[in-house]
Amino acid sequence: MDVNDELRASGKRMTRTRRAVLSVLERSQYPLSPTELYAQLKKHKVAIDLVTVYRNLVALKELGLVAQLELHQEGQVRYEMKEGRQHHHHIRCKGCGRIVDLLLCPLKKLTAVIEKETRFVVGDHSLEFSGWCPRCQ
Amino acid sequence: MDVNDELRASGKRMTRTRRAVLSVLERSQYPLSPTELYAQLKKHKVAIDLVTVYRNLVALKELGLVAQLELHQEGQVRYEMKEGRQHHHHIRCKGCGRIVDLLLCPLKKLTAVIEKETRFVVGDHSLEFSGWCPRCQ
DNA sequence: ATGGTAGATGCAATCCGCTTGCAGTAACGC
DNA sequence: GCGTTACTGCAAGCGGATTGCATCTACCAT
Repeated sequence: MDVNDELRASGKRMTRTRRAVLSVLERSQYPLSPTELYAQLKKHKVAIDLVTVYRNLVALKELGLVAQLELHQEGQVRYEMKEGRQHHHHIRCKGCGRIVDLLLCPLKKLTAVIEKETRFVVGDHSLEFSGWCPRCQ
Repeated sequence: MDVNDELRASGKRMTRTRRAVLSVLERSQYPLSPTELYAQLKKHKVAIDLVTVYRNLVALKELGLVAQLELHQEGQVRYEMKEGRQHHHHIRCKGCGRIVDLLLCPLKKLTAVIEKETRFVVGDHSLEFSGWCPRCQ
């Protein structure tokens, strides 16, 4: 089942703008904010409204095709492709804002401990580091 | 060195409103957003402007007396007293929004691994769980 | 291939958390 | 008490995100 089918299966459509949004996200090396995504689209001469970017991101998130993340102290959300990517976290440079993937997650075993301690049913977690990248040290 | 002295030591003053803000934060069982804090103050008949709440929180954060946190999907920040409290994280109920402390942190050893992998100098981290509390399950 | 319909889009307006400018107020060291 | 200067309140502003609505278009049924 490709992206097109996944869209249709939930009553959504593959549109010109949606294809463009997906394409930019797929090419990006790091998670993009809606505004950054919008700027990329403009650069590629895609005629699109910022509102449409927002609405497409919501739709793609609902579909589970993209992940939304909120990095500490940024005051904006970011999106990245989720398809075929393993669970991971991020580190963000306090100097230049650069965001790098961390292909590790130490939290799998912790869930049971937390569920026992709090009686919550644990769903998601969000983990993010910040620091200084090589260039900004 | 009490709070009053700490304020003075950095050229700040202990004012009527600042005392009230601290008092509400100290009494709270969970981290408060500026708006919630403002509502609490109103309830206690404290005459204060929301802007002053914001500014006091910034000042107290600069002083290291309170900690600012940004929980996933909330779109607002929260503050809690930092004085005398150990490093901890939070879990938030997706149903009712209740926030509970987690007195654990599995990340101390991870820092070295990340620094080696990314060549970043790791500073802070932010870790937060979400799930369903006993009442909302 | 084409027509109908419901999802998608663009534009403008709006919301909401938060910040800033400024004139008046009050904390606190002297 | 007095004076300095941090603090406060009010109004305005900012930026990210959302909503209302008329129009457009993807795409299924025919």
